Amino acid sequence: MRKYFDILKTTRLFSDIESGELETMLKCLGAEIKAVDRDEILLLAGDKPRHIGILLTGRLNILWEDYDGNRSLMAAVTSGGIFAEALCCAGVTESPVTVLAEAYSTVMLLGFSRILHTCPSSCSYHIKLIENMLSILADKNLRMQSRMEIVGLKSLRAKVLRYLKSFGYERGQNIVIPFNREELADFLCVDRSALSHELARMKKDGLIDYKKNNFVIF
Amino acid sequence: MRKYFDILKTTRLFSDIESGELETMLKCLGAEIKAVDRDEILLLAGDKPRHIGILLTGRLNILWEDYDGNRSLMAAVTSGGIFAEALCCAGVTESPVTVLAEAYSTVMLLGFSRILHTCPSSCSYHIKLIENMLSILADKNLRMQSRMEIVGLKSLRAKVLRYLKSFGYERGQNIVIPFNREELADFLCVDRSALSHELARMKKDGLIDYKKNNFVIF
DNA sequence: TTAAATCTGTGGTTATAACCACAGATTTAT
DNA sequence: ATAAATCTGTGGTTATAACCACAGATTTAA
Repeated sequence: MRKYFDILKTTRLFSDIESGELETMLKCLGAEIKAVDRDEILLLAGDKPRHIGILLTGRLNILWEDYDGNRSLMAAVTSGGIFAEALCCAGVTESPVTVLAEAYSTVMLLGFSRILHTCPSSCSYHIKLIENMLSILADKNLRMQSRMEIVGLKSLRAKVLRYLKSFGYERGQNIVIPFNREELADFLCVDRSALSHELARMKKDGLIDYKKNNFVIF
Repeated sequence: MRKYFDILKTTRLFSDIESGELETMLKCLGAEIKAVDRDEILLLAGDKPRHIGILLTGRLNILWEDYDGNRSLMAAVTSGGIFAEALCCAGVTESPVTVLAEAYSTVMLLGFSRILHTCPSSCSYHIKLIENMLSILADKNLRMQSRMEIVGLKSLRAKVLRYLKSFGYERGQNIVIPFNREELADFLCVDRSALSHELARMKKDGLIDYKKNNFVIF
């Protein structure tokens, strides 16, 4: 268990919790490590989510279960990532998503009720844990809100502009975006080549300049 | 204060908390009532959110502050609604939104730290309060996720279809949607008349039938 | 009950984004 | 260093959604 401490310390759920405390805490929480092979299912759509998971090594995919049975990729989880937390906190009884291992992975599973209800020995960091959980959910909320604000715009140009402005920089300042073209297109929910077309047009119109991931608004 | 109990009991933040407990609880939380006139500001974009608010009477607008200074309506809060909770829980120091009274309103303000940190007298329902808060945030998360899943689709037809299927009914079953055309268009982030056009086409193509808010998928 | 206001559907036009195919650029692997 | 793989831009076509204007339907108010 202790060999995963480095990863766990980078997890937002355990932020501001000292490594010394971590060990006792994990015992309190009844944390268990689970290893899964590629293509193994960690949570099946329709089942009740019973654990909040933290990915230690490997890679997971969150798949959206279509009402016709088709699955589509919703998100990917990488090392240090947390999953099923919203489902647990919302008390969902039938998961709308399937969590599938894309590669051999190790995860840490935490019972939700143990996180929420102070443990008998009432470790002092328990309140911090709950605070972190609130912070994770609230943060995701704000991020999605902001993305919806962008994706909801009617034109591709408006989406790009708003996205760039969301960095809050001054005009003329260099913006380094964390996406390549394909990823940006996915984020904006538009076609990749349509995005490239529009970017070229915006450059021609003197609205922006860019090269690779570096953008400038005029 | 007590005259607002009926509204407070309908609030998700206080669900499963008995009215008897409510009074002591509100005292613990240092709840204060505030009345504002139309067009008064409850939270200004750029300011640090200090309280979680519950709207008792009246109506509030959440306005998105554009990076160019323009404000656009993001959401409306109606009686019993909660606001600024995600901002507080995420520890945001500069609110990206302004909360404005659309009419004379009364709100209850709760200090965030008091919600999170168990009060000295550690009232037994405190844990329930935190649980409710987690549930509110997690629920909003899932709802937004699901909406993003719909809005992100490339064609209007796909959006409508997915939206209708999200009700999870069998084909042929009657679906009563909670929106009129304009609201549905807003939800799907499309033009109202374009939506009407597409609905007509889908009916012609034998995919769906509808009349007012009643829809059927074939 | 009539008038006013709101909602919904529809025709028509135009702008725009999706889609396809491909080539040059860039990165990664060997 | 070369080949392979991936990423990005671009031309061209087509489907589609935005947009405008308006009329009939429906709801609300007086």
